[in-house]
Formats: sequence, C-alpha cells, structure tokens
Amino acid sequence: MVSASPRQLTPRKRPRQARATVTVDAIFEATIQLLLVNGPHRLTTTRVAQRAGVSVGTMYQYFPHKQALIYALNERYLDALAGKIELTCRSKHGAPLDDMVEALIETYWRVKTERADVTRALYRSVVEIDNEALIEAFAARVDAATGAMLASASDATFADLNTVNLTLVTVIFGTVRNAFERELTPTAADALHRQLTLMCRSYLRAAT
Amino acid sequence: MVSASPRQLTPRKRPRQARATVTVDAIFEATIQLLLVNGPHRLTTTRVAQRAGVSVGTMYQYFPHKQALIYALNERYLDALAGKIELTCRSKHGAPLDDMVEALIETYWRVKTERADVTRALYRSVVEIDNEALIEAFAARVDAATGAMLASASDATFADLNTVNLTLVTVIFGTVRNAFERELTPTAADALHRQLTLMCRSYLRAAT
DNA sequence: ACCTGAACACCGTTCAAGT
DNA sequence: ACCTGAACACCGTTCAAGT
Repeated sequence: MVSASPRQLTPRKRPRQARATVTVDAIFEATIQLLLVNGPHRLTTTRVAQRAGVSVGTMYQYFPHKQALIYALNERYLDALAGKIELTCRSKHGAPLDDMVEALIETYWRVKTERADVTRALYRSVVEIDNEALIEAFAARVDAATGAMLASASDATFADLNTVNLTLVTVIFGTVRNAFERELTPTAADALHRQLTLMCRSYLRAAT
Repeated sequence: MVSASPRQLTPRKRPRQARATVTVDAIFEATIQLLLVNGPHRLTTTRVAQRAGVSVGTMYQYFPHKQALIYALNERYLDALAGKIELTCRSKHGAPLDDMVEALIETYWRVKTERADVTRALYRSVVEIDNEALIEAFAARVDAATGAMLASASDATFADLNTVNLTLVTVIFGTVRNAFERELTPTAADALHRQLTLMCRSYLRAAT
C-alpha cells in the first residue's frame, strides 16, 4: 500500500509568550497577504518571513515546514467556518425543514462569499497549478452536451434550461468531488450515489 | 488588479516524429506512476525524466515547466472524460428525464470509480498539501451539527438520518466549491444558489 | 528534429550563536 | 523562551554541444 510519508502538520510548538503570539499572527497575516497578491506559486518561506518582519529561522520554530504553514492557515479558516455553521444549526433547532435548508445554505454561501478573494486564495493555496482554463474548457463541453440532452427530453420542457443545466452539472460534479475528498467507505459512497440520483430527479420534476 | 503571471501551460512543441511521440507518452506514463507511488510532493522533474528514460532537457522540449506537465496530464484525462459524457448524452437523446439523470450520474461516477487510485492521484496532483485530516475533522464537526438539527425538525422524521445528512452536506459543499472553481458571474451564482435551495428542499421532501 | 547533462539560480530547511 | 541568518542540499530550468 502506498502512502505519503507521515509528516508533522501541526505547529512545532505553541507560542507561550506575548511576543511569540504576535510573531505567529504576523506570519499568518503575511501569508494571507502574499497569497492574495502573488498567488501560491510565488509564496516562499523567505518572503513570508520578510513580510512578517522575522527571520526564516523563527518561522521554522512554529511551523516545521512550509506545508504546515498553509495547513494551519486553512485549519484556522475552517475552524471559524465550522463554528458559524454550528451556530446556525443550533438556531434552527426544532424549526421546519425548509427553514433549516435555507439557513444552512445561506450561512455557508455567505461566509464563502463575503470575502470571496480570501476564499479563492485559500482554495488555491493548496493547489500547485492554475487549472482555471482547464476547468473552463471542460465545463463548456459538458454544458453543451447535457444542455442538448435536457432540451430533448420527451417528458418535459424547461422555462430556463440554462440555469437548470448549470445547476445539475455543478451539483453532480461538486458532490462527486467532495465525496472523493472525504474518502467515504464503498457503502456510504453507494448510498450517496443513489441519493444524488433521487435528489436530481426530484429537482428536475420541481423545475419543469 | 492582481493576476498570476501568465505562463504558457500548453506543450512547447508537438511531437512530429515517431520517437518523439514515444518520448511524450513515456513521460506521461512515468508521471502517473510516480504520482501513484510517491505522491505529488516527491514528483521531481529529474525523477520523471529518469523513469521515462530520457534526460531532463528532453522533457523541457515538450513541457516548458513542471506545471505544464501536470496540466497536460489532467487535460488528457478530462478530454477522455468529456468524450464519455458526450457519448452518454447523445445516447439518451429524447429519453425521459429520469433516464437522463441516471445515465449522467452513472457515467461520471463510473469513470471516476473504475480507476479510483488514478482519480485520486490526479485530484492530488494539483494539490500541494495533504489536507485529508483537515477535511475529515471539519466534516465530522459539520455532520454532527447538521445531523442534530435535522433530527429535531418539527415537520419530519427520517428513516435513515445519517444518509440524508451525508447527502445534504456533501451536495451543498461540493456544489459551492465547484461554483467557485468555475468563477461564475454574480448573476449565475445567485441563480445557482436559489436552485440549490430548491433542490435540497425537494430532496428532503422526497426523503422524509 | 530530437536528445544530452553539467551548470546556475533559487528555494526549503537547519543549526550554531545570540538575547 | 525566543530570535538570527549564513550555510547546505536539492530542485526547476537552461543551453551549448551532440546525433
């Protein structure tokens, strides 16, 4: 079995003194800034340290390697996001289903959108290549194929085919991708597959 | 406005002679092998060239830089995938909606699953850090929060809460992520948001 | 038209020395 | 307890020389 060498991804040590906390915060801030301005490809440890106003050696006291820095940055962000989702869920305790769904999607979407540049920078911080053009080309081909298919349906016509088509494709591809990232068991993946089909069907019935 | 420096991502030149085609294929094959065995982090140009049986210089005749190699590899894969989706769409021309949805999901899912190791290796080929643990921890928190919320619904009970919960979370998060990757216009994003809500609602009604 | 591989610049990481 | 920065190993990329 193949596995990446187990690397320590958590911080080497936690800041104990006030100035150390300042240092770590400065490093995080510098990293975010550099990601926003230069992109992940030009993010170097030297540049991060320089912008944070410390030496590289100091950085390596808190993060055993560059990956751990990016990891910690994403961890911070996801922590905050999870907290907000938990809050929303509690606030809708005992509410009707429709309210829950709306609130859940709304919260997630809002957090991602209110600082869309940071969201995108973090998505890309874990990415080596700029695959935007690739995705665009792929999406165009698929949209055309599925759009033509849907338009030809024997048992339905759509008021807004393009929107329905975009939704369907985005939901399916996004779901599958996420399913892969979570490394579900075959049983769970199978169940998800069936539910996804059920969901898309009931959606199309509602959108006709 | 910030933008990554525009780098040439397409191959420097196309192979014209037979031995050149062999070279390029060997490079692709070596890259896939190394990704599967060592992971993206230990994928170096020297190693790729060595395993492909050519010199680094040769590799750089066809790929202007390492990113272009990974890019081309993903492009190849997506080309094949798009082709299969197109085929499926044509085969369901004029069919009922339910058949279309089933075939579309089935095709996509099957292609991704039949060589799951390659799928995952390619997903990770574009990724710098091993964020599996991060995703797992985040997913666990969110699952717990949304699960408790759903269980408390005033107007519904679920036969299989866990499956419904997993489906809902995976669909929402995957869709949003995909929406971000596609860089939709605000209008399109807004429409998608509403459609996603509609979809999740009609799903929950069907799954109650 | 295609291939080679030593050479170069730069980046991640360390560690002996400092406050 | 925290910080420094020169030094080292290694990787991406080039280019003069070859078939």
